Amino acid sequence: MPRPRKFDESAVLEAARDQFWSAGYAGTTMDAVAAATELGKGSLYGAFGGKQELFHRVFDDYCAQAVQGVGRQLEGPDDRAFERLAAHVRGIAASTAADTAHRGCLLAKGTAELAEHDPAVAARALRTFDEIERLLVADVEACQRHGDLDPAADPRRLAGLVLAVLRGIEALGKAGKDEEFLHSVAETALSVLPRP
Amino acid sequence: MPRPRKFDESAVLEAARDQFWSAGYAGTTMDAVAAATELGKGSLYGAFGGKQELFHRVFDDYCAQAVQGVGRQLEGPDDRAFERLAAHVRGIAASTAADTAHRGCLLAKGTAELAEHDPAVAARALRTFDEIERLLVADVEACQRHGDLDPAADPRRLAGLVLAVLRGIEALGKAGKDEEFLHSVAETALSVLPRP
DNA sequence: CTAGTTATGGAATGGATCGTCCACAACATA
DNA sequence: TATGTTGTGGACGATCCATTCCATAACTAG
Repeated sequence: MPRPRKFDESAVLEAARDQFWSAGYAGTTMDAVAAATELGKGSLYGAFGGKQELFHRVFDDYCAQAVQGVGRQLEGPDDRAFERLAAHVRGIAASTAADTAHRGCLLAKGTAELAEHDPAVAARALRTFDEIERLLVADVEACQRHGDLDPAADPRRLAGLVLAVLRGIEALGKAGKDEEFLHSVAETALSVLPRP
Repeated sequence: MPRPRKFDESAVLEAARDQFWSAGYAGTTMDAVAAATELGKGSLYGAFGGKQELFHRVFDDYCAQAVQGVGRQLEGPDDRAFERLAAHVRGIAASTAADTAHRGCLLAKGTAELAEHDPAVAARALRTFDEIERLLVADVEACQRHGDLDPAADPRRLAGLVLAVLRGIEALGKAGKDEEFLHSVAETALSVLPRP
């Protein structure tokens, strides 16, 4: 009965995400979002409810995709668990280095800007890191079962260290540290993990 | 001959810094800075030139102080170099955990918000990390000379790893990871560094 | 085909924001 | 003490922003 929407919701969310990603929350205007999405203000507000609500939606989707992406990279059989972990760490270094515009990661940027004052953002960021951590713990445990990492080590501690290194690579990449440095951090982190 | 200033410049910069720190660059209004510093707009603009210039000044001072602080913690005789390194890493974990308001670090926040579009901020952030890295390299070399770390390891690689872990602790702390986690990352990082 | 419902997009609104301006104040020198 | 130079602080203007409103368009169930 109702008139159907003319726009593709996920395309609109992607365009809005790019705006927030590039200019930050406070630096993004709804006019810019409307222009980028080619939607009128009425449609924008009618469909998404306002700037804050729209950001929460975008941020939530981004976090979900990030976790899903890590999951896809880390899940698999025990005998290739270390291979997957190494590929993931190297991949983060490579993609961070490839981001020559230093756009960084929306999760990091949004958390830095808003976690202090927006409990919803803070909670989503924390949950995201917890989920990634859990995936890392599972992979480390698989490495231990297969004999690629010291079974005496606490898998949660090793996973925590890896998570911190990953976030550190992200932060330093955004500041402009070069590819060689980022790859060196990745390799060093992998090489210091305790072997059996 | 001229009328002298009534305000204390460093106190004004500190108040301005707190505003930027809490609300970010785009989220901070010059009215708020004027109120926080108890200066009129005329004095504010007359003395510091504008929002962007003021931020650059604040950011620059913050970076200089950060490097100076790390330098004070890490410089000293070789026989206590590892002790100082451990104290520094643990101290970052402790102060991050103690920041229950999740205000984080202005260097990280400013870089996340502005590095992409403000070359001055990007350059200052990069220089700051480079300087901290150099201090870490010097300390690691001292550890190696004194026999606390494997002399066969590349000190720049170990220092890079430590720097990434430090920035990772910062990023994860801002997202709300708890004290136990942050301390566990710090301890694990220290324990995996290669001994002679 | 028609009526009812929602989408659309741009104008309107009320408030905030950056930076300027200016009349006045305060100090140091001569 | 008189004078010149700079600091002070608040009002002001032009612009910008988030959000609302509304006349019109588009679609579908009956």
